[in-house]
Amino acid sequence: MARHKEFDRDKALHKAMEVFWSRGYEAASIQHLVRHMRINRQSLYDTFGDKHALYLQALDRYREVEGRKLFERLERPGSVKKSLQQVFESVIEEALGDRRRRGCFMGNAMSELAGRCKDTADKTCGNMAAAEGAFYRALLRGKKEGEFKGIRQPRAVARFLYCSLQGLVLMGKATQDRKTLEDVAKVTLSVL
Amino acid sequence: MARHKEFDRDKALHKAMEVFWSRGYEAASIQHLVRHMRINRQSLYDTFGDKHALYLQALDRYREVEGRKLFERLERPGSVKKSLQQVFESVIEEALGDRRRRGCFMGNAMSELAGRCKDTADKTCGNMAAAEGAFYRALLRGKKEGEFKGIRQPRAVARFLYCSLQGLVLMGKATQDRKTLEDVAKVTLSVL
DNA sequence: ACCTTTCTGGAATGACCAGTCAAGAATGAG
DNA sequence: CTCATTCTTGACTGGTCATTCCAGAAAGGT
Repeated sequence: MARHKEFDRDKALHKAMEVFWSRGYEAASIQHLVRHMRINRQSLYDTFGDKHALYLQALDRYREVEGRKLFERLERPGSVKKSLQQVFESVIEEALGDRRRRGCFMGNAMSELAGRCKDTADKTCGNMAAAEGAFYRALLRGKKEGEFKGIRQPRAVARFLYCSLQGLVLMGKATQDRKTLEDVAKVTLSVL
Repeated sequence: MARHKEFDRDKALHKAMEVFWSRGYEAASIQHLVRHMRINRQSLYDTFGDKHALYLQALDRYREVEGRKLFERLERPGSVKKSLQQVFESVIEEALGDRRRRGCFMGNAMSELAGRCKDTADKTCGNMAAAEGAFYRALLRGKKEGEFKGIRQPRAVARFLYCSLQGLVLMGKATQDRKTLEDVAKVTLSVL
């Protein structure tokens, strides 16, 4: 055996995620990445492979981190409707508060790469299914607990919620008008 | 006076729009553009300015072409609900049919650039307002003609429809599952 | 014919791109 | 200590990037 790694692989990957998240794939250069990851260029290639491989790993990382947040919010005991409201509210606050307006890394990846990169399409699609699943389970719980008595097609509604959430994030990149975003959230949640 | 332009400025701009639409801003090089526009590199710079200026003009072009289509669909006499269904249906068909999966140029621009380019944010925001306006007028007409008696906040619903449409287009980049997209459209239109 | 303007093509700019290589410094097991 | 392994560093590939410059060809009005 010999010398071991001096940097924290996970932290470096997290930094890479931040770069890809805010700049996208094409506009993020290896220079940007090594500077922000605080590791050597060679270490980057040795540890993560090439730029594209690093991007895919960053997507995985994002899914772990942000996916967990969504799951926790939706699985928290109490009113499901209130949880959903919080999810949409927090997206609005993020959109209005983040000066860089990074949006959702998964949404960005879908928009920029999913159309011409199978790996990205698969990853974003998988993430979509996971989020949809979280919404679905929340809706079922809400139904069981008597919150959504009239809900007929929870699977379709879960898909709809994911769609609306992504649309909302996207709109938040262009407008900073709180009323516009809140209108969207209000009507979206009115289907419940 | 002297020699006049040999190429059609509008057609060249249209070609540029196609390139930016399918490749995005960063991934579209001047090489790609001149090849597809079938004009000389120098003519491109003389006529449209630099790459960024050309991109903004391409966005305007897109808004004219695709905006008109949306307006016509929504202003067509007859059931407004049916028109809205057609709008969402055509988005689904586009998503499933287009091998390049270009999505919506405005949505792509929001995702890629609006967060870090004021001009792009303004243009996409303006387009958003225009589409919202078209939905709004359609909803008012539907109300007047007795289709949506219960509709309370047409402005909010119009914004919501735009959001859901963009979300749907985005999802179409990642998944090719018709059922998923149709579920979204169905629930979206159920608010009417 | 002339002159002005525009188109065309190629070459050049300097900067940045992703990715590689080699050499030295650091480390740890034996 | 010895020595194999892995880290770090900086220079270096070959290519592409957006943009500019130049020179000559083409065209149209006078």
